Amino acid sequence: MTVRPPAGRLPAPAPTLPAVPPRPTLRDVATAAGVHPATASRALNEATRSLVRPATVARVREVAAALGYQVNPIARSLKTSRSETVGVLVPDLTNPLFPPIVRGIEDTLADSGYTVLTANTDNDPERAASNFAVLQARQVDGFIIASALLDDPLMHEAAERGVPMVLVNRATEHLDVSMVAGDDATGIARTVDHLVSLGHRDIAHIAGPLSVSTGAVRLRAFRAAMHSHGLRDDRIVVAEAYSEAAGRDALVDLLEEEAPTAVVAGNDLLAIGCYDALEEQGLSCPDDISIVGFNDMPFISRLRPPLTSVRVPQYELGVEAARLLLDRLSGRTVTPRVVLLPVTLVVRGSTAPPPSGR
Amino acid sequence: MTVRPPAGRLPAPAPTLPAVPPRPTLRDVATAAGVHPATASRALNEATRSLVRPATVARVREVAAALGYQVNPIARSLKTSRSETVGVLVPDLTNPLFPPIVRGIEDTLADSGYTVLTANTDNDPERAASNFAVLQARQVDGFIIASALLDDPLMHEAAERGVPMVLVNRATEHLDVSMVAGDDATGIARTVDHLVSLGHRDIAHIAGPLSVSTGAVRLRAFRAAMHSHGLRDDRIVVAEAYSEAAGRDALVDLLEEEAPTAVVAGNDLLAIGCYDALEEQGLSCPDDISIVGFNDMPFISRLRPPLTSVRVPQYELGVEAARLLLDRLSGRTVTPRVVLLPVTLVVRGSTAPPPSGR
DNA sequence: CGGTGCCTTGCAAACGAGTGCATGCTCAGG
DNA sequence: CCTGAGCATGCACTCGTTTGCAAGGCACCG
Repeated sequence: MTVRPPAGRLPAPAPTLPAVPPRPTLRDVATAAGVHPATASRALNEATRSLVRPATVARVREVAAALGYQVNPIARSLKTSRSETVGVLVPDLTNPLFPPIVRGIEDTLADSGYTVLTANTDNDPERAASNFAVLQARQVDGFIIASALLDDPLMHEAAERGVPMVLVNRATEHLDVSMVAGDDATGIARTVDHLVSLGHRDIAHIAGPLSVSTGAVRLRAFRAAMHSHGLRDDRIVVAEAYSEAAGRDALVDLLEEEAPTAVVAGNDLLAIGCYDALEEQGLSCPDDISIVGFNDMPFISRLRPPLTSVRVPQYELGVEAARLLLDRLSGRTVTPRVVLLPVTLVVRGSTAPPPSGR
Repeated sequence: MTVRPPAGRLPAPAPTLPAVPPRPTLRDVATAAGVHPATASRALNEATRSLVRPATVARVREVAAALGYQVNPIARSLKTSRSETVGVLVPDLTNPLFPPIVRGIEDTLADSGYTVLTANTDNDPERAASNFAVLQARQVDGFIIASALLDDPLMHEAAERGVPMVLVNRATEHLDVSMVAGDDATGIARTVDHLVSLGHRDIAHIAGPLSVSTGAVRLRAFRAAMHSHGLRDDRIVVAEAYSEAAGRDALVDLLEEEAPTAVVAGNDLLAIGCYDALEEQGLSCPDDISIVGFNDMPFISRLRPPLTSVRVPQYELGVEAARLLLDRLSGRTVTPRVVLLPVTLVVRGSTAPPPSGR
């Protein structure tokens, strides 16, 4: 006659590796504390604790601690259909702009017990959609999106379906969701002011891709700023991407006509590309041409020459985005908010008065 | 008389937001296809598909596609106690060394349907332990750890409990788990060779923290290399951290005695700190002192002067670590493997022959 | 002294999917 | 024509929690 294992517990498979001691379950805690699992659940749960007699709460908690009990978030999620997890969509983690933002997000969400799932879109709408779907399948409670396009069907669709989300750094047109970014317009205005005060009058702009809000906003701000100084506002090249190569190409284009005395680059990567183009052509920054970047990426101050740039509080961007999402998830706030964080122009060695005679 | 909803389906709560259409469940698919949920499950599942008649499989799959069915990974995880999720522990995502590694990991794991949860330890064992616990509670199937210490009880404990894990970049002593890193020893040897061939004889080393394997390994390699050239191998300062500030302090210390003609820094951040110290003292690199870094971080070639450094294939490190973990998780490989990826010395402007007369 | 109501706890039904076992069917072989 | 093998499918239970409902106990009040 064979001995049958007690119903409900399968015999442990032959342990090939050092047996992982099975984690205690809520039932184990309940049994050990002499209560029903339901009671244990309530005692352990912050919100429902008041339903249980204090003495019982104490007993259950002690037992739980003694057994090293931890809730199984999977089981909980299945029941509550919330995962305490949020998805973060980033164009490319390898772009130095984003790690500080992501850390701001992670640090803030971690304090509220949330965990972050990140995915890279590489600026490809298809990859964005597929990653978005994967994260949704994983039941994330909400999204923080740093990869939005100006015209982004995916974002509209998600917003319409009521998916809790917050955009960071990049906005989408006609979309009524919360968003946090640096004050790009002011940053560009300060930049132009700075160059003009140095004596520059022939200033060009290398715009980021206009499919991205930062590209479009900074371009518009550039035009407005130049206009307000009574200067030509049409020396503009639109870069194909926020990359060094695109920045180089753009400046090469500009130099084919008459060279400007200063260039406002759409971001730091484009500015670095400008450095490359100048070096190729045997020109010097800032002696021949002044260059200004945007974002003040980590280590950008250590370039040759140190890049004048607009400092965007990247970490705080992440923190604020996370806060907005938490507000939304807790149901406190429903109405979308747009937060613009202040930026500051950091003047370094890449800007100087124009060559004499210009 | 009140109408009772059919058992098992609660009435939808009054929708305040645009109602999110409830995702179809396996049961919905089964009903629509006219089969039992169990059959639908088997039809949809790669491994069990062969149990179902091909015609039925086709019908179920069609219906599933039409309904836009996606498995609920939460429910599946609860049943299978695997989450298709892995935890990645990193010292600090903001350190430019790590984003490429993380991307390598994410890209590789994504191909196998895994999702990544990252956490930052800030080199704090306590934070490491707490994050490790959080990720374990989330039922991650395994870990990839870039934050291991040379003497790391947490790693030992986890390994003993049989937690599937792979170390990347940093190793732990006496630990029998898979690990992938750059070939540090060879990298340092090439560095010393290069400096010696330039004519340097008085070469110092700024070691990273000896609590981390890279610090210890590179130090040992430095000693060995110097010894093999018949040179003094005791001009060494150990930095407190892999940071710019620590690098600066270390070089200041060195300069208080007789200045070496070249410095091998434990990594690029320490090398950048050396630049700071030189600037403070009015010294020039490479004219007065040559500096070499390690890792070849992104953008490090654009410093002033461009830093000679040892290129470590960071992305591939991540890819390889992910592969090793996948092998382990699939049960194909059980025996730990140590993979050292080849590194190359990239010579740039920060190294030159020593000042004449030295 | 009985009734009423709260406070505390237990019961049981979910959440969505996977899986051992039983069952029913088809088909082949005797 | 009957039996047995084997394939296809269904049944029912389970994973670990949460939660609406019910029931028990106690105290208080009339």
